[in-house]
Amino acid sequence: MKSTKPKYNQIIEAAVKVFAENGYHGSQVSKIAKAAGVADGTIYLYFKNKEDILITVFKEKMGQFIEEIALATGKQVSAEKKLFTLIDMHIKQLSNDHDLAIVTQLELRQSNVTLRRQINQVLKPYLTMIDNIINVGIESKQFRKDINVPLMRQMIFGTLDEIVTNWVMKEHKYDLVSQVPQVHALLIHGLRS
Amino acid sequence: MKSTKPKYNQIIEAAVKVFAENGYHGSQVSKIAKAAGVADGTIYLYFKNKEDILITVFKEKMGQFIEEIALATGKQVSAEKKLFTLIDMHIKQLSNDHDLAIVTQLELRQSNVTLRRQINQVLKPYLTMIDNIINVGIESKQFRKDINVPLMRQMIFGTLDEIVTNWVMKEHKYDLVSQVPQVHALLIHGLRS
Amino acid sequence: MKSTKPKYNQIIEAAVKVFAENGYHGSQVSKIAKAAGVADGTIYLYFKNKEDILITVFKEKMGQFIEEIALATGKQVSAEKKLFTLIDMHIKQLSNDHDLAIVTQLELRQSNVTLRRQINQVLKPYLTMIDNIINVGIESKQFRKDINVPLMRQMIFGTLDEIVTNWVMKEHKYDLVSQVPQVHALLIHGLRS
Amino acid sequence: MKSTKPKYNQIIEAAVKVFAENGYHGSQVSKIAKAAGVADGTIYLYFKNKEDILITVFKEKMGQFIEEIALATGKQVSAEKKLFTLIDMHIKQLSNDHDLAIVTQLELRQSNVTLRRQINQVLKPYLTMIDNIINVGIESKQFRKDINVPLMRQMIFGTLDEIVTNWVMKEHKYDLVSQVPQVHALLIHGLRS
DNA sequence: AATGAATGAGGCTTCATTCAT
DNA sequence: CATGAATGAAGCCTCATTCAT
Repeated sequence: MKSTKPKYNQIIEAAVKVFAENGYHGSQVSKIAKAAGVADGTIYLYFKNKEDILITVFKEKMGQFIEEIALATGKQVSAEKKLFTLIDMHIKQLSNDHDLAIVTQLELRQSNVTLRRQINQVLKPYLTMIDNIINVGIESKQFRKDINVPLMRQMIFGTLDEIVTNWVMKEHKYDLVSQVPQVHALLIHGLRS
Repeated sequence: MKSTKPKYNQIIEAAVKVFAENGYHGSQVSKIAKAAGVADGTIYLYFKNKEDILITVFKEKMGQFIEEIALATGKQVSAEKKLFTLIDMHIKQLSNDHDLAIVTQLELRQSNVTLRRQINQVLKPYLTMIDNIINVGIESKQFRKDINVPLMRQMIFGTLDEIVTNWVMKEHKYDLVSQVPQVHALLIHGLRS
Repeated sequence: MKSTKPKYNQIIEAAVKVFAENGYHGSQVSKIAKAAGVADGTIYLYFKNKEDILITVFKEKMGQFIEEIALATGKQVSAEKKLFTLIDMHIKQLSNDHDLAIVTQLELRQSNVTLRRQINQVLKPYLTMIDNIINVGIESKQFRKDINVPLMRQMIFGTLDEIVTNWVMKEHKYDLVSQVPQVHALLIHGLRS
Repeated sequence: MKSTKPKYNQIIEAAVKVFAENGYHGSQVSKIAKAAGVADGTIYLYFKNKEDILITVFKEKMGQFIEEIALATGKQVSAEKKLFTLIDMHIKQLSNDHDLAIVTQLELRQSNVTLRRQINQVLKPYLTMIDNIINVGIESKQFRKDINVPLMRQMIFGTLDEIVTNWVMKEHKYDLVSQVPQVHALLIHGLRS
């Protein structure tokens, strides 16, 4: 059996690279086609339009991203450790794939509201995962019982997102992974001395 | 009151509105000109190009935004109260100006990296302000002394940013201001029960 | 019954239908292939190109159309009756096959001059048949002897063509066949009271 | 006062020429622009899209065409003379403007049904004019009283249309105007000797 | 004979920017 | 200062046709 849908995968991989290097609006379809080694028209055998490429790239890549984190956090029992694992994996995965990080943190936002809504759909399982961890923590009394879960989730996700975006904007010049324990500590203990 | 450069201000105000309603890429220069009641060409007497409109809008509006927060936090002595005031003002100001919130949280991101760097320049004083509050807290021993300041700042800003973005994406359907105390509590105490 | 070249006939029949429903420019080769239940490439085993499908469809269908009329008029002796039969058959055949009527009256004209010349070739025997009827009428003194035959033929054909086109444009909303005697009368007697 | 809308008229004139030479589908917008001596984009300051050029050309030119005929037939009193004038003017005007004739008889038909409906709207006043002439003839008893007016109109228009189309297809190789009296005679007296 | 995935040329249209008035 | 008509580069997408299997 041949590797399934070879052109499809070629296009996906090329798109991540091209989007990362040029941004969404700077990534002409012809440029993606060239990078994928296919004809322009071939793109449209697999994707409805240019926007569809971006959203599909995101779905495929983000699906794996979330899957990995779900798997790893599932192995932990305590909410604190689950949270640590989530932070760790979130940062490690994006640290290891600069192109993907650029796409998720920068290029993906260069899109209209409609597209952003679709992106939010893809992110939903991830956000639900965070909610679940918080709830586990509350039930096990590791976390305060009066926590507003959506707010807390926004804090966790917003913090991770901002940290990775900063790192991408600084062109990956420093090491992110070593900051994981501190991020975890801040989220757990807060600022108060 | 400045009546100087009336057209300039007309354009700025029109641009905020048009960007908020149509997004950056949906805001043709001619649309902004029409909304401002000037000719297309007039725009170019005041702005270098379309990008320049966006960055200028952001500078003007964000300048005021930051100024207000600086003023208010300056009146507080304790770091905790300064932080509370910052959160409060950040959320209140964007709550009160939906158009501005849409521009800062959504449309501004629909831009290339170069533009985003300029935006970061504008944001810098704000981020420094947050850093200063954290440092005051550390010095006064209200905050833990082993805190990584940039990280903490990313957490605070990232949290606020995510919270406001969520609210904008949900089309301002719920009240943000009432959540200020909880946000403050989370940042101060963290998750730990 | 021919079972030879079954695919060929499938394609012809599918093409009439697809052309009638979508027009020439709205009938992609792939759409015809799908309607015919064959692969896109198969079309090119039987037809040189897309234009060739149209002209072939027309030749096949128009051939039958003309053949039927030739047969029926041949059975009549007097020029007037021949003419009546021709009008009758022309209108009846197109009345009975809406798809064909749409193709001949509308879609076929959506083509370039080269194609139209080929169409004229196919029509030639029909026009000659009209000429012959007129000549018979002149010789038998049923028709005026000073008639300009080509002109008269253009009048007869133009009248029929316009009548059918009008009926197609009105989406076949009224009955054509009942008008046959009046059309015949007009052509025979003219306007003069 | 400058000649009004000079570019608009340049485009209209260029379009007639280009359509006549290349057909609708062979007339790229860029080709029309070049022929008009304007930039491609300028076309879109005056026309919604390519189809709009065709329909506008037709409206402008056909409007004049009909106006001229209306004026001339209005000067005649008897129905027969009105009809003669209509035939005469119809054929003379198209005889004198080969490009226009090509556009009306050939290129205009290379369009979809929607467009053709618009064309019919433009033609409507002309068809009404023919109806009126027939009715005048019936009332004055010059024409038979049992005539089906729409049918007669289709005969008149269909005949003229076919005659002009044939002449265009034969590349204007013979003289049309001299046939006017014969056409008129045929329509008035019919075939019967 | 049949397939259908792949090709790639080609065209309509948009819109930021300019410049003569 | 202000205008707004004009520009023209640039890009997404379609679809007739091919060819390896």
